[in-house]
Amino acid sequence: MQKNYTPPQQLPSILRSLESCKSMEDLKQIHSIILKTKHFQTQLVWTKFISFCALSPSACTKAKALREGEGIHCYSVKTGVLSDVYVKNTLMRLYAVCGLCHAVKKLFEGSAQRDLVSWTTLIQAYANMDLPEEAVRVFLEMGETELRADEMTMVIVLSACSKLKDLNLGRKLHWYMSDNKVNLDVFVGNALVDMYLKCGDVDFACKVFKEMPEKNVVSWNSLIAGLTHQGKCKEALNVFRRMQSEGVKPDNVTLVGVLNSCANLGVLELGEWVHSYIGRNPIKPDGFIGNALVDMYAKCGRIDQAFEVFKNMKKRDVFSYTSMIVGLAMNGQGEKALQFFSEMSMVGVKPNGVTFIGVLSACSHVGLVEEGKRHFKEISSLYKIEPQMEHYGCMVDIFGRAGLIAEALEFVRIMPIEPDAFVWGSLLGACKTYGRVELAETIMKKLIEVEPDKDGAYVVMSNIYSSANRQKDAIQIRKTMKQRKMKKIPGCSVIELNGVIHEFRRGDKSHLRTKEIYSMLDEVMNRLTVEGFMTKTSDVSVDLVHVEKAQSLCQHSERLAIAFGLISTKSRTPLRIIKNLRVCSDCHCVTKFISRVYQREIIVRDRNRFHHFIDGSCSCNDFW
DNA sequence: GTAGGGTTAG
Repeated sequence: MQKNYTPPQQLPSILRSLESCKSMEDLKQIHSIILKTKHFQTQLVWTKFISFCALSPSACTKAKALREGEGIHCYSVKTGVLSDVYVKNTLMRLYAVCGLCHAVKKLFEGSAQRDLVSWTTLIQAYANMDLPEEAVRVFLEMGETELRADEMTMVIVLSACSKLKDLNLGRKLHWYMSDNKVNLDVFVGNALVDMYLKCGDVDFACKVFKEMPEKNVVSWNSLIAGLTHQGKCKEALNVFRRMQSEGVKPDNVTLVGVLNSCANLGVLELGEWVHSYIGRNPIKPDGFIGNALVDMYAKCGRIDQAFEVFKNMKKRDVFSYTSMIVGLAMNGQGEKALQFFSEMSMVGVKPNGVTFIGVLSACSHVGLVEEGKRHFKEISSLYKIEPQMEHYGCMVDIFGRAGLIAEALEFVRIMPIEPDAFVWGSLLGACKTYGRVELAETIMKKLIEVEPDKDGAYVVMSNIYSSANRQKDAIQIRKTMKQRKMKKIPGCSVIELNGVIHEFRRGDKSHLRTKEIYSMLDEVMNRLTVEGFMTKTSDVSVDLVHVEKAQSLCQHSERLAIAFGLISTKSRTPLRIIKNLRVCSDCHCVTKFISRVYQREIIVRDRNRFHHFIDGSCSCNDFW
């Protein structure tokens, strides 16, 4: 190595050439100049040169960089330049960027001198190739040497740990950091917040976030996206509001996180605000943002707006199409969903597993049995995707809803994976729709086996007994639930008014306008009687009105939300309700009634799909 | 003066 050989005034010229290098030709030329000019052949120049090959996607593709790198590699071996740790680490980096873990490992293992950067580069190579276990293994191996990780190493190891979702490991890494005096700089802090969230420790993530001495937009993004991912969408939106009030400017990543939370919660107003914010700021509604907008509108029941964004996007990928397909399916527009699916194949966008969940649920909602069967077959035969539990569940649903109970049972019998609660639940639902009480009893037992501590099976079974006029059995089931202290998933409905999210639980009395809400409900039920609505509904038990009055203290959450919507908005304003469970048939009836008598469009998103109630009927055609 | 860093979708 000829470190101090170069006359200092000549050295910057080649470095300047490197910086202004714009094409592969330039790079090759520079390479040959270096090879011809002995005094250029220094550690610094080689390091810069290789680094340039590795890191400049404008100048060359990975494959070209790789070829160049291999040339340098041979040359370095011949001349002995490779014995220099800087050159070697940079070459390792080049291979890492090209995804060649094996080459990185080989260089690393053949190296007599390994510093922290060598270890970190190897760890990074594994982490980037989606081999987080290997990355962590190498990190632990480094612990057996005298080297200790610094901030940069920790960031990479923490992000590998996030991928593994291993909270125990994450905690150990955190301890390692305090033992080895790794600073909580903004990168490390962000990686820690992300790690705790992905590993499911929301409280600790918030604690780290709070204690970070320096924050940037990525810190906020990590928290918002992480909370959204953990299903803490309301919290995520609160963090966004705090971010706004602290004057931190959101970027694309922030807005994608916010839109996802809006989609999950079904809060259209804030979603629309984000859309207008994008319009007012230099953010293109494309890629991640475009897809998140499509998804938000679709999940908020505005499929028209979803399509508007979709068609204006420059590039539509599998995410854009899948959002539309899933959205259309949820909104009961199964045929259109299938049209999007065929368009997608025509323009050459390859579907994935989630796309097929959308396709099959579209078939299920519309009752297209043969289409569903054909698409299910194609998942593996044509698209080489292994069907997952959700796909089997959809098929059972398709058969069950169409009343093909025998087919559904046979499908479950021969499916290659053990059926889960969703599959048994679908079957149980079918038994309810088609009055198969005895079969329901068998299936309920299966459902309880796979989901012993949830109430779903009991609730449906008790409803099945009720509809079959077996009140005694229904009451018995309710008793059993009480005895076994079943975990009940509380029904919860949300309505957004002027940007404020109002949440109602069953029988909720915590709202500021509770009195008005309940008197509105009374009025609704009285009008129901007067209009004789009950006589028009065959699927609801005869003394619905009587029972409702008796149970006036424990109203279902969506009725509270609707009543609140009626008293808080101008006449004819559509009401949008999001419910965490499925709508029960009683509430479905009552909502149809309200939509007619009060002339309100009511859009309810339940756990599975949308119900658009207009003038006494529902878009699901009472089939859900 | 040289090499290694965090967040985003269905």
